[in-house]
Amino acid sequence: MGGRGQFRVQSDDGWASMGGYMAAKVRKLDQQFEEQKGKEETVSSLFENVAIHVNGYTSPTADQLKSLMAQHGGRYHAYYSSTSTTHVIASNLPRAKAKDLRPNQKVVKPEWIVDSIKANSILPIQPYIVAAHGVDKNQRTISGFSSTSANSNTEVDVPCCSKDVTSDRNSKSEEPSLNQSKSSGKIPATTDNNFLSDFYKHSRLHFLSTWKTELADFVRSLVNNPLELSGLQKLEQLSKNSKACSYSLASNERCIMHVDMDCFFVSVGLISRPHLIGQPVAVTHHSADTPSTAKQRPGTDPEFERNYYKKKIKRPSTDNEETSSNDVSSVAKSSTSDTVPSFSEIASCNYEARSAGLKNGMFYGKAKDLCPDLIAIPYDFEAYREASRKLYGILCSYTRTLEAVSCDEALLDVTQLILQTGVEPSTVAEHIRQRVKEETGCNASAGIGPNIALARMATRVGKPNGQHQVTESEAAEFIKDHPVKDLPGVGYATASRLVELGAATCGELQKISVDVLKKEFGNKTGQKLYDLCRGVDKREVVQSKERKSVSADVNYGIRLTTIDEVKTFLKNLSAEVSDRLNKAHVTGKKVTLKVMVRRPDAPLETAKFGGHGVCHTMTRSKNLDKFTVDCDVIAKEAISLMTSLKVNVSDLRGIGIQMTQLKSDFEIGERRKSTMEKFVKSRPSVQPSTTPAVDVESVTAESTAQEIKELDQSSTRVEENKQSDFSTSFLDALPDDIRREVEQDLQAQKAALERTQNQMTSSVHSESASSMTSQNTATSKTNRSSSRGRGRKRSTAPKKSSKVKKTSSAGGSPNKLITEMFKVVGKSRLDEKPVKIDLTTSQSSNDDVGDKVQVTRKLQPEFEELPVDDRPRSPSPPSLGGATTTSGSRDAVRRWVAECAGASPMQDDIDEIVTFLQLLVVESHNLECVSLVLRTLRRCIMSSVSREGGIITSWVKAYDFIVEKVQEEVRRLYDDITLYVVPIT
DNA sequence: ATCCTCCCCTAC
DNA sequence: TAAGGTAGGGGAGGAT
Ligand SMILES: Nc1ccn([C@H]2C[C@H](O)[C@@H](COP(=O)(O)OP(=O)(O)OP(=O)(O)O)O2)c(=O)n1
Ligand SMILES: [Mg+2]
Ligand SMILES: [Mg+2]
Repeated sequence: MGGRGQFRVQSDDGWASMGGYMAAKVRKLDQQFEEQKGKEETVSSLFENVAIHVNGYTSPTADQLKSLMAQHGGRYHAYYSSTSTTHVIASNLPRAKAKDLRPNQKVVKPEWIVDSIKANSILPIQPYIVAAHGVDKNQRTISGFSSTSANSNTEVDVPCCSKDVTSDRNSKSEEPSLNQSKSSGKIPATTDNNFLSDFYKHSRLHFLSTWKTELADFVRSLVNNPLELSGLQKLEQLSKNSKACSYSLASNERCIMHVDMDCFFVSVGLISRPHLIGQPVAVTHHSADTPSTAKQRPGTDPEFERNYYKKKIKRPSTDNEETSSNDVSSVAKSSTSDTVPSFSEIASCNYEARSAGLKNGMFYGKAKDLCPDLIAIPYDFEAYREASRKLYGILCSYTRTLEAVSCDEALLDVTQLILQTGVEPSTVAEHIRQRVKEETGCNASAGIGPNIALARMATRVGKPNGQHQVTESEAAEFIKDHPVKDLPGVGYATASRLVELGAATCGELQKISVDVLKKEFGNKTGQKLYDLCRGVDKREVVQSKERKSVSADVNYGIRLTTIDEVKTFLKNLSAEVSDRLNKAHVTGKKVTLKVMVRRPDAPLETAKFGGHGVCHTMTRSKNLDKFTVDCDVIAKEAISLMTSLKVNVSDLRGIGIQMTQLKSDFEIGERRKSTMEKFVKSRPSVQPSTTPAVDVESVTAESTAQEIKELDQSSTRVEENKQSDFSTSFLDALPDDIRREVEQDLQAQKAALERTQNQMTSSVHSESASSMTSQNTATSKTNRSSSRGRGRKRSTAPKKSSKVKKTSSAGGSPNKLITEMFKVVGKSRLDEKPVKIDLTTSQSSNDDVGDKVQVTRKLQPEFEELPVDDRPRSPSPPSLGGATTTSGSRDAVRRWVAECAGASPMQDDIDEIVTFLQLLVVESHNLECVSLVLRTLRRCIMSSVSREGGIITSWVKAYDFIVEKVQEEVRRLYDDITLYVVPIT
């Protein structure tokens, strides 16, 4: 709990959650489309000889016109055909679309269709001819659509940055050399040898994650451990001595207990600071003796990042406004014109602090504003780990059916324990809490329920330092008034969608049928929601299964300037992953690289010191020939993947490497060398009665070599991982003056890019797969288990696998090979002139072009001139294949490629896509959608177009053509900025 | 139907 | 200053 804000962090742009919200709206629209289609019946043959193609915004919308054509015997061309389309329907005719039409193409306003139907005859087109550049501002959208989108965008309010602040921030003139200020470095050099360990040493989320993994391993190792359960034994004694112990459960009733430490980090921290008990305290990296505000760093734009928080909280939610922990909408009282509140996060705050509105994950600056008396204390990770170890030692002495939820939290299935002892569940909880208090000095709270969900919700009621039980019979009443967000597994996006459906509380959610929920959320999720809101949860308490992935990410402090630095960083990160694979005793076969890239419209300097700021992410992965733990192999792939992404180095803000398709190093059935040693081995014994009955030493494992068979073929794929959904065009959502500044910033960025010429480039990159012909063999295991050092130090250490080594250095040293990959950097851009695409761009998931446009327009001054009773109308958005949404247009692209994959693409179709995308750029300013459509197109081409003959070549050409055409418009509109686009191989 | 890939979402 | 990691559940949609 309290976890509301913490993952605002990851999406400080607010898009991730916007995604679900937007998606909900899109679904609604799609539904309306469907209904409309269902009603289509031919009522006349009025347009027998007419074939229309709708371009741009129209009223009625393209889909509605499509229906009308169907009803009146006409044809509707999703794609413009210069030979068979008789009429192009459009409300205006910007240069962008006019130039792609055949000469003398009739372009008429949509009213021509409507009026002709009214008159039941085809009217002359003259009065409806659209003049080039004529823009009809009096468009009206049709019923359902405008209301839907109009309602929805009221949540997206204008972020009213104060002009003076923003302009100061963005003013480049004040900061003569942005690049220098960046690399010279207040931010520690990303390439320092100790960067990774320094970062992880301080990252609470890293610890949280690794501890959970270790604890899950530990718990798993207990399953077959037939040692005594001291806690259980004590309860049995209790039950013998007391006749009152006859608690029973219904035949199939379970008894689940959830135990969670109170404000864990703070509680542990206060053990050594008893004088602070009773005062509001928070754990943060922000030094306690420095002010909660810092001097504004030049080049940053706190408002820019804060605006995302604003958007987030504008969306409907069952939460109070307060729950957005990092809503910084109210200007910090303590900040003055040249200071900004600290962006350091609070990992945990105690209940005294929470009464002032503080939440875990909140920024310290904001917290200090809410609670001026707040006392900051530093992290003490060793102490947390120690407390965690004690907690789990206690828990596992009661039952082996426990599930590690986190370092301060676990689920216990105490059904058997209750049945055996007859002890009241609440008594068990009291015992456990008491022992936790004794051993750790910290308070734990507990929840008891007939299932996991109710137990967890009960815990929240019990907190702090308490417990609560919800019985089967109380469940319905207990859950009724809870906001849906309180249901475990229902987060921000899901809650928003539910609220859209009218279900803010569980009681309201109960009124929605399973069928509707399943349709809306999918089968499993729909059923889960249906059950959860009734207090039903069938999940069992289980120890986690085999790990499916091992990864290392750093999305903080990444400020690189040269390709060598990137290369070095990737090697270091690969070594980290290699280490983790070794520790997990697995080998991996698929490498995935994830990068966060500064969005072109985000300031070069992030508001949060070292933060990733407003970014989009890209991932690209490659299936290796064989399983590996070799850091050189991983690094080589990572570099190769990075190269293929052509990322502008200075815009990198986050990098991650993930290994999947794991295979255990151990033979089946062999006991793993669990990390329990770390948790239990050194656990100090207390009294016999309170000592967890786990014999650590008995749970050891021998490494066993495993043959690795090479079966899979190497393959590369691209993941378009939308880290965030964003429903409004960034630029458009801003007031004009601020947008101009942003555009200036774009220019500056472009200029910087030209200066540095530091893109990764793929021009020299050659697939490494061919060199990977040998296999890991049994020898690899031995090497692996002995190679405790970093893999990258291999030059001085035994090779993990001589065969791997041999292959990776086949053409010289690995380093040399890597170096060669980057040899041409710097000039490649000029060489590859036709494609000026440097990067993929936007992420967004703006899944509803029309709505976005509408939101956009709402924020534009000119629309303030509309009549008062007229809400801003949504002009018909650009459409592709009749689709007006991002997902719809991507679908259209998919269909197109799928249909035509057997042959070369037709120019008409290509033009259609070009027109659509250009309109998105020129009219909607929806670069996110453009980017997504291009990504889809690229991926479809790569995956489904036949590789035989020249067909693939023509598709690649088509892609490049489309990209170039789009870039033309982007450059025109954004002063020579080039849209980042994933290059086609 | 079921599996696979590429995502989104959630939790601490 | 600040340390925004990481793994799993599952849905959409295509392949089999
Ligand atoms: N955004 C967050 C949330 C949690 N944590 C860490 C610090 C917490 O102390 C610990 C446990 O998380 P909980 O959700 O259990 O929160 P607390 O234990 O702090 O408070 P409580 O459980 O009493 O609500 O995880 C964190 O670093 N960042
Ligand atoms: Mg807790
Ligand atoms: Mg917890």
